[in-house]
Amino acid sequence: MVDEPPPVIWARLSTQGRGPARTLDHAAITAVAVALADADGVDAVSMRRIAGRMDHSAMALYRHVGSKDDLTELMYDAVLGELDLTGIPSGRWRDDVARLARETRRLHHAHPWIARFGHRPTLGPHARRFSEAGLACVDGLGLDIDGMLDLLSTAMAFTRGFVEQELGEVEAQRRTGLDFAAYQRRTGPFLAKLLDEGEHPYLERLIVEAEDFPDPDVVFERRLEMVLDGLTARIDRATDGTR
Amino acid sequence: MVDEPPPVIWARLSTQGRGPARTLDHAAITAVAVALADADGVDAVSMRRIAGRMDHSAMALYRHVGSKDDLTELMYDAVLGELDLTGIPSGRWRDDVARLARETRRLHHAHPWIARFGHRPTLGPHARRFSEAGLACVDGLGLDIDGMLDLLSTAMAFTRGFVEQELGEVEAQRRTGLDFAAYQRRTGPFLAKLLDEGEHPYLERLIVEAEDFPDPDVVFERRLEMVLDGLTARIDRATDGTR
DNA sequence: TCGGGTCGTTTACGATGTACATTTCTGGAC
DNA sequence: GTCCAGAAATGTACATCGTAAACGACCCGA
Repeated sequence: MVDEPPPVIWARLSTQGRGPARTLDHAAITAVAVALADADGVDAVSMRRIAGRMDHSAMALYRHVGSKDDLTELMYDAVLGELDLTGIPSGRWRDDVARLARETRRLHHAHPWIARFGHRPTLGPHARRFSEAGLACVDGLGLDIDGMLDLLSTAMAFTRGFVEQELGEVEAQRRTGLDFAAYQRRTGPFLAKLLDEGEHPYLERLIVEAEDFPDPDVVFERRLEMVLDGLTARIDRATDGTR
Repeated sequence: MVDEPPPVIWARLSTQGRGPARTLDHAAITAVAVALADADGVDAVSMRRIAGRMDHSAMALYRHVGSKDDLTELMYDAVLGELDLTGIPSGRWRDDVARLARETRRLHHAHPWIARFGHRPTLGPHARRFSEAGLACVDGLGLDIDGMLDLLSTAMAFTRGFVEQELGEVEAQRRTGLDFAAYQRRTGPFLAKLLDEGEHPYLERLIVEAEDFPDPDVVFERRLEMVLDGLTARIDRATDGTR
């Protein structure tokens, strides 16, 4: 009587039954989609284009992925598989969390489109592997599961936010075809006018006093250390309380 | 000889000159676009739909905004204008930064589409106001401008990342038309199977031990405190060095 | 007064996601 | 060995998208 809820994509990955031998599968489709997104940006990922690369019709894909939304979830999880988690957890939580953060950042740089989807936390195999590894890193520190989640999620939230700001630049560059120099040429006159008006003291200090081309890796490490210090404080507080 | 660089949108906001009296302007267009995005999601924002609401043709908008990309930048800055920055800076940096974080989060909840654009830092008036206020909060703590930027950017990166995770759920709900309960119904059987296999100890602990419906505001505050502790450590280190 | 620039419209093009109907193939039941 | 339910893939079609191009209506400064 009541509609069966359509199962989540991960429970629906098809298997061979009756019918013609399949010439497509979700993994291959996902791989092509990822390659397309990497090469030409997320807007270049269209069902027709994916199908074209695989010498199939667009509609053939729907036999395997359900919808484009499903496909993005598959793409996201596929790419999580590239995370290198060997040797995690090591027993040194701070090193581990830092490594997870660096790996996450590296992944976003390799696939700048990752953050462009709004997802529920996916239940894909690689996402699960990541969660398990992450929580293992912050286990045994005297925190309950909510506390552990606080540590991990805070570090990851910082990382996501940092990376997103970084990638705003990169993505805009690709989208508009304007590199940073061209952007500065475009921006320059307006910026000069703003500074002339003298209403933006901090903007002025940023231009005059700030380091000109800071190494983004160094900046990331420096700020990550701050966040990790915050986590340390939390752990200390929890352990003091029970000591 | 060489092409003039087309000026940045903020330098191009048109003023009345020769020609028919204008019946449109960028502010009105932006307002309608924001309203549309709020009501029906960012995918509902199309030039035709905006124009329709204003009883104009789609192409009329292009007299005022140049491109849809420009429009998103206008939308973003417009919405930044809703930030309440009264009384900032107060002289208590920690309170101020916390308030900026809360305000930012509030803004993202009011306009869940904000993070879906990848932007360069915009030069719009409200973005400038926000930067100035933010940096003012962390001035006078004995840090140079790069250090100040570290404090502010770290707190904001955390906030963005946190909010984005929160909103993944909300946006997916709107996009798919499935509320959380329906999602759980869909997910449930698969999740049960996973737990049965016993390969996901932490996933299991999350379900069994973690607080069931944590208040997101409380979680945010708790994690924000951790980040602010990290900033404090950084400030202390800087001041110790010079003392 | 009138020419040139501004505002808005109309028409058009090549995309997009995907619903629907159709054809082509095959594994398992008899 | 035969046959057919059902799966795989295709082709066609529709509504919608961003925006280029050509055009007429308007109005200010010369």
